[in-house]
Amino acid sequence: MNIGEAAKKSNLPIKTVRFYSDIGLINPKTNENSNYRIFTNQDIEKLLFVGKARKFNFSIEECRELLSLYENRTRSSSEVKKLTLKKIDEIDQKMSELNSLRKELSRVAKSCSGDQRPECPIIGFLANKEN
Amino acid sequence: MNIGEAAKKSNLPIKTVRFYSDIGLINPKTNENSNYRIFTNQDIEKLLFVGKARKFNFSIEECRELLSLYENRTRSSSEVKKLTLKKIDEIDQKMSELNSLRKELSRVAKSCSGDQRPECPIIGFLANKEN
DNA sequence: TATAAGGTCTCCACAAAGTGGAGAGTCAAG
DNA sequence: CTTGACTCTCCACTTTGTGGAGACCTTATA
Repeated sequence: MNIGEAAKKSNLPIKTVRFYSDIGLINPKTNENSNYRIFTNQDIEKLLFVGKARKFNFSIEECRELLSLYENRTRSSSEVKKLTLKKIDEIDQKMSELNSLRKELSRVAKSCSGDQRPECPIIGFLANKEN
Repeated sequence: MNIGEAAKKSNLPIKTVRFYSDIGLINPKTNENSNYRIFTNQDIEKLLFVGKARKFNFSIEECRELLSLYENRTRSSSEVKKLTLKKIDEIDQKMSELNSLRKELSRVAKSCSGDQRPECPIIGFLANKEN
């Protein structure tokens, strides 16, 4: 099938499918006459796989890795699990960063009256070299 | 002072200081002879301000806005508060996304034995079109 | 058969927020 | 006068696509 249909079936924008093909995440054949990419059902499966992995915060390079694990019928499940646990770790890290950020921001926001006067503790906080 | 000293005093890499100067976040004078940037203590204060705001997840454009509020002695504190609350909202959004991501990932990770066998529910999950 | 519409191609530019390097100019010390 | 440290500008690269231009292909209709 052509790229339009492939995009539809994989729920991805055409541009994205083309991009994934450019970077070799998938390797559709090429019609030598028209130079059109030709996608198989397997390609669609891979696109769906990548689309989902991307939604779950796996980077393109991780998708590439997962994809090769996906295709490798002899790989051990521990390899996949390792990647997943790493991802969970990253999420935890990010969340704790965001948490302390949020705490600090809401602390200064609370101390700011938010009225017409120019005094603003938030600005004071941001301007403070310490901490 | 020159850019090296400015970078040291503001705890920013030289390249970053130059970048901030390029995009007009700060506007150091220029020595007409040497073409070197000349930084004042005020510039350092702004750099520290921006450095901190960036750490707190404000984008460059938001920093630009905050900076103009910072310099404007007649602005109302409500403008600053508004930006800050918006930022808190964004953080909340991001956190809830990460939360559901984490839940799902740890669910599939838990169901994976992570041993030498090739069967892997994580791969199965990612390959599943539904959900 | 000619042409119009729609699909696809490649290539270029842009997004954010810098980072790294090349090659050239400047400054202070020995 | 030369060496070394500093700074300058300009370009490329990162990540994950998105948007557009101009050209080419395919299919349907007149």
